[in-house]
Amino acid sequence: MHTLSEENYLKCIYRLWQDKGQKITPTAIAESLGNNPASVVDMIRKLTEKQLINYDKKKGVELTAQGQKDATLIVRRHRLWEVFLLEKLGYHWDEIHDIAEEMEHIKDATLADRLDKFLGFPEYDPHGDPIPKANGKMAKRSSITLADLKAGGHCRVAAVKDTTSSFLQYLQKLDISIGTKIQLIEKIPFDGSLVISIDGGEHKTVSSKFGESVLIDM
Amino acid sequence: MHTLSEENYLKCIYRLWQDKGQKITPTAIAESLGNNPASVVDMIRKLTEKQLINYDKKKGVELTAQGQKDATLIVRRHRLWEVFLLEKLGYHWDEIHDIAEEMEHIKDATLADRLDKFLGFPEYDPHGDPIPKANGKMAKRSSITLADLKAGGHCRVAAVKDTTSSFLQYLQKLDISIGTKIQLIEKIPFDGSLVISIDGGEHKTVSSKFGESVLIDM
DNA sequence: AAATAAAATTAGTCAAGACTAATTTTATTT
DNA sequence: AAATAAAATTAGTCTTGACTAATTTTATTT
Ligand SMILES: [Mn+2]
Ligand SMILES: [Mn+2]
Ligand SMILES: [Mn+2]
Ligand SMILES: [Mn+2]
Repeated sequence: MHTLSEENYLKCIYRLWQDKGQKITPTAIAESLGNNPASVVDMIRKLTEKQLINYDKKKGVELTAQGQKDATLIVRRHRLWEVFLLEKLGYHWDEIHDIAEEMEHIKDATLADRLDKFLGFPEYDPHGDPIPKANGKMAKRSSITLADLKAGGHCRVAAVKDTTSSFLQYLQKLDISIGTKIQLIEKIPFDGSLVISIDGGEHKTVSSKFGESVLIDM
Repeated sequence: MHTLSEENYLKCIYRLWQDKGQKITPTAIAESLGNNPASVVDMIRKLTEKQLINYDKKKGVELTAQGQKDATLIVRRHRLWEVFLLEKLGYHWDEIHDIAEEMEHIKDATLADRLDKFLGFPEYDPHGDPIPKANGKMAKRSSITLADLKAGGHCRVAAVKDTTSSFLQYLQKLDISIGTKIQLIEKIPFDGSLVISIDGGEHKTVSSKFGESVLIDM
């Protein structure tokens, strides 16, 4: 099996691969994990040895079939524990990510499946991300963000791209959660700021960075 | 905070201290953890640095007030997770120990207390061991074993001293669980084997090692 | 095409936590 | 009291996963 670090790298690579269809470079991984690129190069070597990834200067890092499978199961565990922490233990959605970051590494053959059953086979985690099934299959997450919407357009918040508590607390303050309806009133050309109406309420302005962190359905 | 290894050592020392009132030596710790005595000496140094234990050649290893407190909270987490795994996820009592061994290290200020509440503030874990309260207080565990009983005596299984699955599965096969009533029919002088009657059933013979692993109330 | 900047890699270091082998200290026998 | 055995400790090594500093490779400007 994999070490805690290997699992965190795997999951990170998986996320970068899902997010953007872009080339995954050592620097991108380093940035995402807050590690030094030199350390990443070491781990790339190790994961390549283990046949979980392939690395090619041109193509960047790619997950092998096995790597994808393993990464998916880590994500499954992470999201299931998040549901547990929120629904059963009463945590708020801005507190659960870091705890799940530890719990996802608990190793037992049947744990995830039992937890899944106990939770009633949830489809989505509290941040709107789809939970992979035991067989690895999962619903596809929306890839359009609030920032992609045209002025005047209506949408529904599908998920959040950022799980830091600073972002989630800001959302809470704005009364936005998964499912909230938002209309994009206007895009400010100068800096991409967005004027929005939350659930038909008064106009409010948010940054482009904010808009890019909110995934939507139309 | 403490590392995973430090926590495992702390808990081990705590258990040795509870079990026997005896002197806790490096060799005893090494044996209990399956580590080399040399490694134990290293860790004794580190835990002493951190003021969690005191070590004196004469007195052996002793927990400081802080060490006791910290150890108790690890035990609390371990036992609460065991209850969760058995009651909520449907594991059997011989499967939960090793998983809880990992879960006890999840770090979050309010996790144990929320879990405790979610489980309905259980008093005992599935092996009959008392669960420390948030303030560190806990019921005292029985210290008499089946092997201490006099021939003819009656008792009730209070807890098990050994949590290996080989022992627990043996108990299950014998139809013994927490609360089961046992009568000690006879002690074989030759090797200390015990002839017992489980819940008034037919006579069965078990080893002295077995008897020493079953904690009883009278 | 050169110059410059950025990214990737190598080489060497460090801490944690384990180990083995050798040595010293303490306890037990004779 | 000496001899022997057991326990504790020291010294040195290894692996993992991080780091910094130096170097090489690749990309971007001028
Ligand atoms: Mn993690
Ligand atoms: Mn999530
Ligand atoms: Mn443990
Ligand atoms: Mn237990």
